[in-house]
Amino acid sequence: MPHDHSAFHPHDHAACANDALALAEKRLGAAGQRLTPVRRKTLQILLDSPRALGAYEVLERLVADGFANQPPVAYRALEFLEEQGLVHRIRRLNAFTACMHVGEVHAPAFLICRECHAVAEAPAAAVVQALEAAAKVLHFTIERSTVEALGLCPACKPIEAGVVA
Amino acid sequence: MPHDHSAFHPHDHAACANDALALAEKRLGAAGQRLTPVRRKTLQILLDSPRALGAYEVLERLVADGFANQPPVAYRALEFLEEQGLVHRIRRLNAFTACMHVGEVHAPAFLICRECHAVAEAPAAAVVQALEAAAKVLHFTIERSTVEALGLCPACKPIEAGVVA
DNA sequence: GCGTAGTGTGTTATAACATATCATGTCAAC
DNA sequence: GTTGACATGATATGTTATAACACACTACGC
Repeated sequence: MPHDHSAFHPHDHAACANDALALAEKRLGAAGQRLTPVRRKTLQILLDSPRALGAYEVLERLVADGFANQPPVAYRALEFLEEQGLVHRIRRLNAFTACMHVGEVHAPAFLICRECHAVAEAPAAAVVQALEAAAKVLHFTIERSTVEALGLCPACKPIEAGVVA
Repeated sequence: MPHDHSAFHPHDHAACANDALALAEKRLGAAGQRLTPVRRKTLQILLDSPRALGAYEVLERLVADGFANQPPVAYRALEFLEEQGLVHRIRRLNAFTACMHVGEVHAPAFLICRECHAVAEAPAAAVVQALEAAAKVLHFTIERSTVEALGLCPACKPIEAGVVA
């Protein structure tokens, strides 16, 4: 199981990226899906990044690794990984980030720091539950939900407060 | 006060668009802001639309009214109206919709029908509260939040179920 | 009146994000 | 070894968003 790593707590990134890749491979195999080179590299790129990356940023890095310099290459891989629950899309940023809780119950909320652009995945079961209650009143059936918050992460709060700035 | 109109309940649209415009004007005046012709027309366009509109759709309609056919014209008006709390941006759709609860406590969740594209604004105080609790655990300070759900509205459920289709 | 500061709009250009479509390759099942 | 499914390469284009600068209007002090 992935440890307790929100993006706001430093940890051994390299090690957990490795873990995550191995886990991804295992899960995809079980689901009869393939972690092809582009997909693998795409996931690795996102795992290696502390912040969410735009599709074109991902593409740049794929190109550096010898893949074709065409938007569909990145978008296809990202879409696939998102479908498999290995990657999340952050709509507020038009960007993508690797999932930090693969396999766990999945109703994440994203906390986006407006200063350092770090993105953390917060457990949000309660949030989704509240949302479903609100939807029920209007007889609306939720299929997918997006919960994102913009603000300040613990690391950037002191800076903002003038300790540094 | 605006009545109880979710987008999922029919109501006298023309009348409430008028109310909303008047209210907007009043509130902007009080805040020392101006509802210029472009802004006014932009708000009207959104109020007149049953569904969220993309910036370029808004622009089209502005052009039909004699305004310049340049993206910034629409984006500036939309941005202004959003800042003033008169318009909401739906990130999932890259689109905008007029606020149906001007002046009320504001922590809306949006329910987006994937069939008819109607967008309803649901009261979401509980949702935001849950989200804030989750953020607190990670020592993250929320400044703005986005809560959107995709699914089926009451009107489209029967269709989906095969009653019509 | 005149300058000037602030705000809003017009205009040009381009950046950034995303997808449709068709061709080509690759691999496994039969 | 051919077929079919899936993956990728390649070209083109569509869609959304913003930067940057110029011009106009208004309010206000002098």
